This record gives sequence, structure tokens and C-alpha cells, in this order.
Amino acid sequence: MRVLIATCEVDYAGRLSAHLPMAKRLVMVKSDGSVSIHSDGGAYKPLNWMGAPCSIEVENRDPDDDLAQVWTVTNRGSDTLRIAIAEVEADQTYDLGVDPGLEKDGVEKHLQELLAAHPQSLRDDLSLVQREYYTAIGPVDLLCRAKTGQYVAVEVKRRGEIDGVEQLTRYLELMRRDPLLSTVEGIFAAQLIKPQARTLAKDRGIDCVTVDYDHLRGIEPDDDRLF
Amino acid sequence: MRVLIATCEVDYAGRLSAHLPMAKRLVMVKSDGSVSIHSDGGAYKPLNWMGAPCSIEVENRDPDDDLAQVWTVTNRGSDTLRIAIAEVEADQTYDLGVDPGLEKDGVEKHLQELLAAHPQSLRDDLSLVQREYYTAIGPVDLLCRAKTGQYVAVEVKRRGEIDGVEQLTRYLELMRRDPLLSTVEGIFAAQLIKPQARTLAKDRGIDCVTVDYDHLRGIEPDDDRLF
DNA sequence: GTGTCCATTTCGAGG
DNA sequence: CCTCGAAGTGGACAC
Repeated sequence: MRVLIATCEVDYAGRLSAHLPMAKRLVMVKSDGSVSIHSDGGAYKPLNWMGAPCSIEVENRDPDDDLAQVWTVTNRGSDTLRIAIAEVEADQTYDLGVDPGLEKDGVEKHLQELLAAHPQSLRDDLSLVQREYYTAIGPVDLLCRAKTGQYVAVEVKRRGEIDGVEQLTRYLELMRRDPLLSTVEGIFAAQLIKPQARTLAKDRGIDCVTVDYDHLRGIEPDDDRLF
Repeated sequence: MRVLIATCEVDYAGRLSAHLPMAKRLVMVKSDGSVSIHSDGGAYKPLNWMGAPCSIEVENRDPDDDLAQVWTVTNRGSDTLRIAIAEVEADQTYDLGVDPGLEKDGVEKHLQELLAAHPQSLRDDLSLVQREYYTAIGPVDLLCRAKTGQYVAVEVKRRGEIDGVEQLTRYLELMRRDPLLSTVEGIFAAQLIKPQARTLAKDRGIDCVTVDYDHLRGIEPDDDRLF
């Protein structure tokens, strides 16, 4: 990885056009060729960038020139990033090796697994029919069945917002065209459900259930005998 | 801005849990206190980060210890980022000043402005009633009216996908409850419309129009006399 | 502050 | 390869 601190002006032309006036910034060049230009503020997102794969062409200018170097970064498409460097304050290259990678825990998939193992925590008369039940327009997170035989489709979200309700509505609409599932009900399950989503769900006849991730994770298989 | 190259192990606990094994990485500390940890690959997104506002507490360890320093970064919520540093290869601080900022051209807002100025390019009998017409659930990009008096709601996207059709559908459903707008029609306008979105729009009785940004931008005010 | 929507979103999974 | 959905999404803007 190469890290420059340089006074530069940047122009991007591609999916949109963008311009950065001359100022001192950090330029990061990764070993895959990707380039990102960071300022000393804002979030982690760079001001400008070019993702890999791309190629960098460097043009050196005369010492008398206002510009020391001009980089032209292009990718396979028609995107172009032009970095005009007036002055370089630092230029270091480091060998970081390959990163062993990030391990995550607590995302939607995990929540879905826990609910698939304990559908009673959604409603005590439910049992699992299938996880990732495939419809023509996408997979329903959980398909369950009540003791009465009634089918129930469950959409699982980490945070319950309007989009999730729309998604479940589409699934329900499609599933109900199948005679076997003509009366399928919907449950919208999330760790936190926003009021707007709750309102829309109610309007659509969909039940909302908030789930406690930590509590679910604490349920040991042995605890099932309590039912 | 402070830039470290350090062999470190990182743990994040907050909206999820995440762990990074010991490896050499770049640690960027911005003057607002935000921290991001980058590897030498992937896109611009860091492996882990903590956005401002946050505070950093540094604990120095014994020289004999396996760890040189342990940073604990916390924000106002309950998020915690723990950076355990075994070895520091580089540690530089630079004064970058405040960035003059990015100027963009070609995003959805511009497309919306151009279409507001030339609604005939969507359908030749349309004139603009209002841009950003506010409904209770969000703003409709363009509200237009045909020569017959018929109202037309337009949703503008850079790329037309299913979400955009859902969005316009929600607006239409709500607007039609208003007697004045009870027959409002919908137009889905984008530079590129994906087949699934086109199919869904057709099913909902919504017209699709693909628009050419460069061509629209080329229409001079004088050209209007051609109508 | 909350709510909604855009983004050069990035990222990953699945067909 | 594309398509779709999730993200610690982040960021802007209106209410």
C-alpha cells in the first residue's frame, strides 16, 4: 500500500462528473491498483476514488511547472479519475500482506437462523415448514405453520422499516395465488420496528413481532422441553 | 490527520460484533476523532471504523508485553472499538486543513431539474405543476398535468429498479385518496430501467420512460419555441 | 430530532 | 456473469 500526502486537484468523469479544488489531501493506493482520496474530516468515505481493477498512468511535469505530476486512473469502463499533484509532502509504501479478514456476528442471517430454530418465540403455536422458501420473486425468510394448519410467512429484518413490509406484502400477494397457500398470513419480525413500518403492516393485516437477539441466543436447545 | 501503520487486532461491539485477527494494517485518525482501519485490498470501505463524534482512550503497555498499546474508542451510544496494537511501523501526523469540498454534476437531482424544465420530453402533452410535491409519506419528484387536465405523477431515478416502482405506487395510492387527484397517473422515468422494474410498472399501470441525460442537458431554452 | 430518500453506494449470496 | 437484498450503510434535506 502506498500513502501520499499531497496538494492536489481531482476530477472524476464517469457515472457522474465531480471536481475537487486544489488542497492538501491523503491519497491511498492499494496493491490492487485502486485509488482513494481522503480529506481530514467526514466519515470513512473518500472524497473521490476508483475501484479495482484499474490502471494508473503517471505523467511527470517540468520542475518549473505548477504541477509536479498528473495521474490518470482509468478502469475497464469509461470512468476516469485525474489527479493533478502540485506538491508531495509525504510518499510512503508499506507491505501489509493479505488481511485475514473480518468475522461478523449478529446480522440478519444469524437472526433468521435463531428464529428458524425457535419459531415459537414469534407465536407459540408455530412450527417451521421451510427456511428460505422460494417464490418466483425471491425467498421468503421463514415459512411456518400453525397448529390449525394455517400457513404463516415470516419476513425477518434487523431493523424493521417500510421496505421490509413492502417486501413481505409482495410475497404474500404472490403466495396467495397458490391454492395451497391461499390464506397464508404474514408476520414481520425485527429487533426494532419503526412506527411507520408498524402502521403500514397493520394496514396490510400483517402482524409485527419484535425479537430480542441476545435473549434468543440465550435459549439453549434443552430449554425447549419447557414447552 | 494521523496515519499509523501497525500490527493490530481489532474488536467492534455495537450494532453487531466483529473481530479482526492480528495483522498489519493502516489506521487513520481524523482530526474530528473518527478512526478507520484499512487493509491493502478491497474497495474504499474500511474493515472497521468509528465515526465522529467519539473519544479515544489510549493505554500504554509494558515494553515486555506482547501489546504496545490498546486503544478504546467509544461514541455516545454503546458502540466500542478496541484496537490492540502489537507493533507500530509508522506513525505520522499531518495538517491537511479544511477541505474545500466536492462539486458534483449528473446526480438524480440534476436529472429531476432538467425534467422539470422539459416535461414534454417525458410526454409531449405535459406541463409542470410542481417539483417535489409533498405527500404525507414523502415527496413526489414531479407533479405534471396533461392538456386534458389529467394529473401525472413522475418518479425520477438515475437507475430504475423495483424499489422506485414501489415508491411511486405508494405515492399514487395515497394521492388518489385526494378527490382532486383521484385519477392521477404515474410515469417512471430513469436513464436506465431494469426489466424487472419495467414488468412491475406495467403490472401497476405505470408508464416507463427512459431519458437521455446528455441530450436533455443539450436542450437550450431557445429550443422550446420549436413546440 | 425524526423521517425519507439518494448513493460513482459497497458487499455478499445465489442462480 | 448478472441480479437481488443487506449494510455498524453514510449523507442530505424537509418537516
